[in-house]
Amino acid sequence: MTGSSKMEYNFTEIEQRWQSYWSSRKTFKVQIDPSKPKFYVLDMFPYPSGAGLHVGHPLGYIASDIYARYKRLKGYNVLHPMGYDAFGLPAEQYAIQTGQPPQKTTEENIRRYRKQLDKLGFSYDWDREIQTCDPSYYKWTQWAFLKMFHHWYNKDSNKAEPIDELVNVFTRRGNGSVNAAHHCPITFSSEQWQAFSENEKEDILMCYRIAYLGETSVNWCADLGTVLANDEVKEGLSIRGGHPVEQKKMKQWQLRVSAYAERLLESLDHLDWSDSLKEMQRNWIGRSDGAELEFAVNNGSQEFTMNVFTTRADTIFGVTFMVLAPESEWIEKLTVPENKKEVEEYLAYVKTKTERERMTETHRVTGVFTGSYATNPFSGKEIPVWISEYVMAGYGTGAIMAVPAHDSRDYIFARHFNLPVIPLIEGCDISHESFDAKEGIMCNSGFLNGMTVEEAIPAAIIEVEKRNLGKRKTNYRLRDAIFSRQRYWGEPFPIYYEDGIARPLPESSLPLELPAIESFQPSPDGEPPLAKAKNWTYRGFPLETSTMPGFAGSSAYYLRYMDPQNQEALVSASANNYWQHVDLYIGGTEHATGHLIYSRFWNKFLYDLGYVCKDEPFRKLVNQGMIQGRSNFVYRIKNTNKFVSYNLKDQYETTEIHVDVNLVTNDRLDLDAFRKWNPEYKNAKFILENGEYICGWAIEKMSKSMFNVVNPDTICAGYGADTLRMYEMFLGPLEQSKPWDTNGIDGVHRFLKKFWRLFFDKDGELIVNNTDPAEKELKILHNLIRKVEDDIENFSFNTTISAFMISVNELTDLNCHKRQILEQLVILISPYAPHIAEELWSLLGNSPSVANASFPVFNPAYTKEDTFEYPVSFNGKFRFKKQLALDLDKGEIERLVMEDERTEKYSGGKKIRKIIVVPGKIINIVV
RNA sequence: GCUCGGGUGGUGGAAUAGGUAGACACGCAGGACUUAAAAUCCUGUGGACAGAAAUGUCCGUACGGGUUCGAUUCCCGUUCCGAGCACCA
Repeated sequence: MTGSSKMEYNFTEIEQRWQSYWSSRKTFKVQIDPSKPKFYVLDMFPYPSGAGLHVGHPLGYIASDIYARYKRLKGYNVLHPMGYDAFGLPAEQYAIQTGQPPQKTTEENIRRYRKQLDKLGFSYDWDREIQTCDPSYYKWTQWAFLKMFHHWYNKDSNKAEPIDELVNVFTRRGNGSVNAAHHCPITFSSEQWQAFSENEKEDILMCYRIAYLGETSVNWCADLGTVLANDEVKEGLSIRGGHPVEQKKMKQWQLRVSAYAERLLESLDHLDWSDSLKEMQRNWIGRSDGAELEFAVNNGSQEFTMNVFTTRADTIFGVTFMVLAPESEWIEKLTVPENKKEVEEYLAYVKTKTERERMTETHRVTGVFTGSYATNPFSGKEIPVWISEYVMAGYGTGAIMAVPAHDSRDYIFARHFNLPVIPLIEGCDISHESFDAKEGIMCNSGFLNGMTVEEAIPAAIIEVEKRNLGKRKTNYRLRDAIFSRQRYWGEPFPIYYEDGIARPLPESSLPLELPAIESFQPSPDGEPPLAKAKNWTYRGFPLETSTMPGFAGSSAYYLRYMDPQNQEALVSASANNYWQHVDLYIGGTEHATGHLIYSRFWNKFLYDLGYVCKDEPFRKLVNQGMIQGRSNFVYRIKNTNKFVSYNLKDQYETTEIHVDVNLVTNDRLDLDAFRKWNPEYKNAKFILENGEYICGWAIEKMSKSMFNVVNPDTICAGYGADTLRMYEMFLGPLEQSKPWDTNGIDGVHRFLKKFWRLFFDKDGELIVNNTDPAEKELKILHNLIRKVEDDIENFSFNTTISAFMISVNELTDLNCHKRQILEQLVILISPYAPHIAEELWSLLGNSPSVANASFPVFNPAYTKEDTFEYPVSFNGKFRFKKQLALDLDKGEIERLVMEDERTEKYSGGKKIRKIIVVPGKIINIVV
């Protein structure tokens, strides 16, 4: 193929030229500039996997790049950086399988990612690139960890405070008056504190630190040889790799995220995030308001108090038994000798079940009686204490008061073990199931009788507090984050052990660099690979051998971009004060309960310490949808090497086989390519329809095994990055998941060629002239300006592309080649298709880059309508799409064409004097 | 089970403080240019009925109701699909 005209749209050449122009001139390098308003547009940085990018990955990057370029045109100083979340399990798993050090594969993957990203024409300031595995970056991850180690959470001031100050308080007053987020089991006085040994003091302080080492039930994944955070586990399987996960008690580093639960919840209201994402976070934080109640227990030989949490204090008269989680520490005390054997058998049985089984077999009723009885503090009745796996150790106190009449789980349990059920709401039917709804009038409930449930809940709590039986309590589902991983490829902890006491490294010794090791194999007993590293010591003391989890490096990276080369601080105060926070954050929903919780926590912690000026990191957040794959199928006739076309397949008995989508165009199979694809099909025969082989198709996840992966490089080579960018936006609403379908891309590509032709004549000569534009042309332009502006602000990029198409068609029809119009058009399109825009911008004689141009100013005067053909509605209400004011007394009504019969019907023959019409509004007409 | 989204042509999707449903694009069909192909351009394209035709009539936004002069849009119920949470007391 040779170009017949000398100036046809040669996207390959144009794109390469401008990409190297941008990178050599550093067009998108950004610096603090107090004379301009700032805007910070951030993408969730990628994990550089070995598979490279497919067309789904850049969707969000394209959207954010459009927005960033738009904001630059609007006069903002735009920070738009990119980097890599480079620590993580896959590189290490790969290292275990192949012996290749993760440093090496990660570096290779990053290079490959960069090459792919560069082809798409993003306006990143690459001088700010960060990699989480780079010691100069993870120095600050370790630094933040040390800060958390050195702080505790004061619930009175509601912020993190230095642990040294806490030590002073302990020395003066003990811990009785300290209102802290902690898990310290004991209360001590000033004297006791001073009498404690050094080790005892350290153990106690550990219970207050925000980063602390503590025994806890963790998600242990034996196949990965590491513990995992709650958000890394789904349905009892690890998210990475799908390996089974079990609950195990282990001593682990943890972050006291739970201390921030209320603040994390409360400030959600002020964020410009989607409702669904906020809702997900609210569920994850899981606030529930209720009361913690005390039940006296008597097992015949000793008295004992049991606490339970309930949101239904109103149902206390209906408590007919208590249930403990199998992991509960109270079991030992409460089990009477006669029941000991049975209880032990039951606990052994529970242990044999995996977490997964416990979750899937939720309807199986199991349990055992401890032999002890508690006293219902209100009814005074003796009630048995049971153990059952349906009660979870990790929530509340690990024990419940059972109200079988009004809780379905308690009901099932009670019916199964023949325990009494007392209804508490007038007229409720509990013969077959419990009555869980919080409505109705209380009965059988002493002083609560006659109240509605709504009234009874607070009334009961007040009474409980008055009688000193418990107190009002708010519980959160959010747990502290388990922060150690028994793996190699992560940030080392700046911690060493002196006589078994965890000691922090001084800040001056950071970064503590990850040592090179020979074997990456984790041991099944939880011994991390770093245990085998040579000289992994600090001043002769052993260093911590776990490493930090994946979310550590991503928790503050947005701050580092503000000041990426700073050797003295994570971010300088001046850089932080200028850039403040991320104004627009784009990424997938998969991080809703992981990264987005942790970085909000991390940011609030740094805010408490005064290192950052905003207490929330991401003001507006947009979730782009997932791009799914569109698989193609061929149909092989059973036991043959013969393939039948889609519409004829029902006449045969066939097997459906995935075929590489790259061998298929518009669902037509390239037969020769297919034969070459796999030796098995070398001699394949085909039954065609109309001379073609039509493939079937289906929407599936984009993956190698489905042969439906489309590489952006292929699209860039065939159509150019501008076409790819516009097509990805044209595919549908940004936030919606949708399948990739290469079939439609021609339309967008055709549009760009048509756009190009507005500037050139048949011989390829530039035909842009300086004639003044006509009113019609200005109207097209200004309608488009408004549309582009509105759409970008509302992230409705798909409809903008349509608007461009319409406008270009109209201008083509008008044979408009006027500079005044076309130059503005080039600016408008530059966020979407930056390469072609740069090319045309410079061909029009402008310099140096369209990125430095100003966004066109919309002038409503040009878009005024002069005739109106909208119907009049009932009650004399009008709805118009244009803004105008008409004085009907002056006869302007004649310009209103009222041809709709409804007009006559509802204007009631009255004379209309005046209407004022505002776009999109319905206004009453004065008659 | 609970919570939140969402069902519009052959396909992706437009249009919602209620006002001409199907913009734009793909696909398909026909045509122009061409020796031919590619590229480009033009016309048609929700369904049914009537008409030689221009055109007209009726039905259509998952299903059934409701409010309204008017509903894809608001309300109630049903159903299907998707996402998240899931013994959270």
